[in-house]
Order: sequence, then structure tokens, then C-alpha cells
Amino acid sequence: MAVNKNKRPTLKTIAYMTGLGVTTVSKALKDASDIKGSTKERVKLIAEQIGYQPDRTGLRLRTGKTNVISLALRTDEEVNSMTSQFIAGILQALQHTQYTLVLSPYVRDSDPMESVRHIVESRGADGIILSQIESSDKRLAYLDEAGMPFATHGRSYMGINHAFFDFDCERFASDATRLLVDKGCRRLGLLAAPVTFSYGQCMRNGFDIALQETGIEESRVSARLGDSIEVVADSVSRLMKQKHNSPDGFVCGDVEATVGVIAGVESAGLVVGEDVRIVAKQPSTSLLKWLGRPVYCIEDDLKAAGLGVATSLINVIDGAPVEDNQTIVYAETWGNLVTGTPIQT
Amino acid sequence: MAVNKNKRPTLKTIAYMTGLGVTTVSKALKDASDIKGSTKERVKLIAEQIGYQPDRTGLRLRTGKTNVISLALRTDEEVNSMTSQFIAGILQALQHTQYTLVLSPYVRDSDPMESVRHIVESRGADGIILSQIESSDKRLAYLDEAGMPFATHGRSYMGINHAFFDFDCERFASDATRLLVDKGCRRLGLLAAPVTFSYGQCMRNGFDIALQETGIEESRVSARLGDSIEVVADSVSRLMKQKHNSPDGFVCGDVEATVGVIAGVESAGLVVGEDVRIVAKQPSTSLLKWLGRPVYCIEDDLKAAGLGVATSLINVIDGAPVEDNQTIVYAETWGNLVTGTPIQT
DNA sequence: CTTAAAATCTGTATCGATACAGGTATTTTA
DNA sequence: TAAAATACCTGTATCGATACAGATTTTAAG
Repeated sequence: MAVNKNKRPTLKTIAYMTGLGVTTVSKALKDASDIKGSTKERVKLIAEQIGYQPDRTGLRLRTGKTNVISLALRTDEEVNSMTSQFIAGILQALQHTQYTLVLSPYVRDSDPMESVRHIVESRGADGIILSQIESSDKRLAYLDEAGMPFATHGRSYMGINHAFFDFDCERFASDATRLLVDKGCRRLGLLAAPVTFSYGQCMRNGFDIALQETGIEESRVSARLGDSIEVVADSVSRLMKQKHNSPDGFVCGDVEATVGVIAGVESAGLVVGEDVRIVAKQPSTSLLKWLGRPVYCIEDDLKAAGLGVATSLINVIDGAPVEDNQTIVYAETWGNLVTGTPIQT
Repeated sequence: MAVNKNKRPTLKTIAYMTGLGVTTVSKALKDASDIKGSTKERVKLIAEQIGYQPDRTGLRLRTGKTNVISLALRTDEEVNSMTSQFIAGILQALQHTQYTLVLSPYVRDSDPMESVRHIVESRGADGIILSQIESSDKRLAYLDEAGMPFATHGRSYMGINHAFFDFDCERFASDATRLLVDKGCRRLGLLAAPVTFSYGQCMRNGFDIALQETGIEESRVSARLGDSIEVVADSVSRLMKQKHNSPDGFVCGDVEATVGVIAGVESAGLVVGEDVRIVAKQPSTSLLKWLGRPVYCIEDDLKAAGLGVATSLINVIDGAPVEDNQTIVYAETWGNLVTGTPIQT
């Protein structure tokens, strides 16, 4: 009949100690209106003394609330440097909440839907964070249909109204392009994600618009964001070695692409900052800062992105309208990584 | 009385469909010996047809098994590049198991014990992965005492027998030192973690031993592994600018430290590979490979480490003796990052 | 044909919480 | 003073699974 079998305390333990019923204790702890004030105090005091923590499992079974946020994460061979910053931001947002972060991996070749479907079908989370959004992403339609709350890093353009936190890639690409033209570049290369990804599409748009406005031409690079540094370097190197029409400026979507471009340019015997100029979207903490190449940097703070998208997701789970949780940010820091010179447009 | 309320199927659903009892269905699905073969087949067939997935929560409440692996992760401002590789390795190990990965963050200033204690007290996981092990790490003692399975990336030296996956840092440091001496260096700097961390202690040991054997002297660097690149660069720069006794070689424990050393050396007007040589422990995928500094590299494959430590943990959870799950690895690749030249000792 | 043994199957309690529908006192109203 | 209203508390069912202790049927033994 002993209530305490040398295990962690439950509602039953408190009920036994106070002489109250389990239901009463449960209600007292959550300030129900039909429990006497003095009783509540008594219960709460004991709960604190014995270190009572509600059991998430019991709660979850009864109420269906999981207290879990799931991050659908692509974990290919090429894990890029952005991931840990993004995760750190999410964790920061979750720090003083009851939520726990679960990673749900998928790989390039597998169906991204599978991971998401599994979460929904097994009731594995209260909400999902997605990144690497495709312009027409089946996952969003599915989650919307299923009524599972989600928030994305990046937007979709498929008519689904959802919570997101996005960097203005279009503006970045056009600003970057104009900056290069200002600096005297006359033929530009773009390293963006494939247009099947929405942020790839955005950069392409911004780039195209600025090209048209300035009347400058493009040198098409065969490599893309997401390719290995080796592939990018190879592709850029070949481009630079051709007799005619090689670019004198690059717009790069991330650090890896930037390093690839630098490697390609240098292997062709050219000098970054003289023969070729580069603008990159990357965190200001990038290692590149220390390695002496004059790269223009438009800052993309991924920790802030993680924080933002997680916060929005929690809001939506709590019932806030998605319209109030759609954020578009743009670089606060903008300048030359190496010299530290700020640039204003 | 309808069993199926348009929700996901449970054991009850199958029981209803087959006309069997819930208990029978449960046992049939797990091949209990007292269920007829034909019944098992019938149950399994239906289970598959309707896509039955056991509910983790119900299972967890009844059995106490969580199917969760927790990673105690330090998420300071300075998230280093190693983290995502390590996580990717863990996820790979978990991929075809029933385990899910939960991140339990803590920050430098907080008590690392708190995160771990919370997992134990809330029965939040079946096992825990720890890194950043201190030479005398209270967490290990606590977990050992509490009977919670765990595996560490790195070892402790406090007489607790536990599962681990470790890189042989001592050997790395002494090999690195001897390599530099072979190349003509006569005064060396070390960038390792503080000796309160066990891997810091190991590197210090290996370094000291090799110094003694070769009769070479040390130039103490005030910065340490874990400091920001800026701090490392500053510290190295000052060291290089002093009139006497500045080092002509460095042993670096990770990529960030290496970049800091390069930046410091160069800001003092010296040239890496000529005035100063560097050996670094880092993944061969490091960005440094592409940025033209001749750094000797001894490979530390963090994805393999994540895979290894997670696999060991699962073994231990399944009851394997910890003695069978203690792995010490050493570099398979060893060479000059930039030239690609392999080096043999 | 009876009985013991083996093979199959099933109901009930349980894990820790909450929802719901009552059940006692106590106080208010008429 | 009786009836109604209020305040406060509690038992039972439930979420989805498994452990345990039977219960039933089938087969084997005598």
C-alpha cells in the first residue's frame, strides 16, 4: 500500500501526503477555480518540497500534447556549416519553454515526405520546423491538410498561408549584383540553389532583375548551391580559363559556394579582389573572415533565423494566426569581411 | 461502439477486426510463444494492411522504455563547426533503429549537471551521449550512480568504467610535435583545450612527452581551444611579434584554433609554411583545405565519432558490457591539406 | 471414456495524467 | 426552518500499451 516505492513522486504521492484525492491535487496544481486557496497553497508547497514534476508521458497519453518540436533535417554527406547555428537558435527559443527538440533526419535521395508523414501519423510532435523549402513543396500541403502546425525557414509560393521566417534573398541578389556593377564588374556569375527551391528561385529573380536594370551579362556557372566545394571549384575554374566571356564577379549564396569560387578562381591563376570580385551571403562569424580574401559580405544570421522560426511555431501552436508569424529579414551588417569596411547603398 | 473513430489504428482496432482480444493481438505482433502460428500471420497481415504503428506513448507509459537518445549539447555563442558533423553521425546510427534523438542544451555558465539530472529525473531518455568530458566529470559519476546508460565522446580518467568513443589525442599531439621537429621547428606552441577537459589533458601529455624526447622548447600561448578566433589570433600575433623566443610551429586541436593561428601569424607579417608550420587535427572536409595555407592535417572524422558513440550507447542500453564498447581511433588520413601529399612516419 | 497436460487465448490491473459527472458540506435565500 | 445555491472535493473512465493470472480449448495419456 506504500505510495512511494522509492521512485519519483507522482500526483498519487502528493494525494497520499495531503490526504486529498488525486483529482484535487491535479486541479490544485493548475489553479482550477473550484479548489480552495489554502488547499492550493498546501498542495503546491508539498509539490515543491518533494520536487514533483508532472510526467510528460502520462500527460501526453491523456491529452495528446507531446511538448515536442520536430526539426526535419537534411543530413547528407555534405552537412553545411549553417546547420549548427540554426539549431542553436531553435534551442535558444525553446530554452524556457516546456518544449523539447527532436531531430527527424532525411537524406537527399529519400522522400522528404516520409519523415514528415511519420511525425504526423505517430503524433510525434506538436509542431514541425522545415527548411530547404521547395517552390512547390508537397510537405506543406500535406501538413496544412493534416492540421499539423508548422513553420518554415524560407517561404513557399504555392498559395498556402503558413508561418515562416525568411531572409530576403531576392533583395540580397539584386543588391549584390548592383554592388558588383558599381565596383566595375561587367559579367557576373551566380551561385544559387536550384530554382526548384524557393530561395533558389528568389535569388535567381533578384539577380535577373538587377542584370536587366544594369544591362550587364551573365556567365552561367554549371555548379549550384549544395554542390560540394570541389564541384564548384572545378566548374568555376573551367569558366575562368575560357578565352572569352569569363565573369569578373560572383554572387554566392553561402560560405561553401564562396570557398568553391575562391578556389576555382585561384586555380585559374587569378586574384580575388582584383580580377574577380565576390559578394556572399553568410554569417559574419564565417571562417572566411580570417583568411584574407576580400569578399563582400551580406550577413545572414542563422541563429536569429532559428530563434525566429521556432518562436513563430510556438505562437502558432498556441493558436496565434499565421499572418502574425511571417517574418522577412534583411542583413543588418553589410560590408567587406576582411577590411571590416561597412558599405552603404 | 465503433472502434475506429477516424483516427490511427491501435491494438483495439486490430482486435475488433480479427475478433481476437487485445492481449492476443499484442502478443501476436511480438511473436510470443503461446500464440498459434496462423493467428500471428493473420494479425500481422491486418496490422500491415491498416498501417498499424504501436503508439510510443502508451508503450512508454507502461514499460518505461522511452526510445529516446538524448544528446547533452553545449550551445554557446561560439558553436563550432564540429557539431553538425557529429550530430549527422549520431543520426546515421539511429536511422534504422526505433530511437529518436532529442537535444538537451546547456550553456557554458550553467551547471552541466542540470541538463543531465533533468533527463534522469523526468525519465526523458533511455541513454545519454556526452561530449566535452572533463577530467573529473561529475556528470559521469551521477549517471553511473543513477544507473542511466551513457556513452561519451572522449574518455574520463576518474575510475568509472563507461562506454566511449575517443580519438587518441595524446598520440596526435606527440606525432604532430615530432613532425614539426622533423620539419625543422625548434620552438612550438600548443593550442589545446584547458586541462580540466580530458582531451585537453591528453594533448598536453602527448605534447610534453614529445617535447622532452626531442629536447625542444615550448612557447606558451595564452589562448586555448574554445576561445574565439579573435582571441586566438590576438594572442598568437603578440607572441609572434616578440623579439625572442617566438615559436616556429603550432599544434592545433581544431579548425577554429587553426584559423586563429593563421590569422595571428599573418597579422604579424609572417608566412605560414615558411616562417611557421602548423599541424592541425581536423576533418579533411575542412574549408581550410581550399584556402591555400599549407597546414599539416591529421584527420579527425567527427561523423564517424557520432556514429561510433551512438552505436556503443545502443549496445549498452541493450545490455552489452561497457568493456566491449570502448573505442579509441586514430587518423586514417594524414597529410598536407593543400598539396594533398600524404605523410608517413 | 475420463483425466491430465499442453496449447491458445482473454480479462483485469496498471503506468500517470485529465475529463466528466457526481457527491458532501456549508452558506444563502425565502 | 426548509429549499436552493454555492463551494469544495472525489471516484470512475480513459488514453494505448503490457504484465499477470487465469480461462478455455485441444491433444495426449491411461
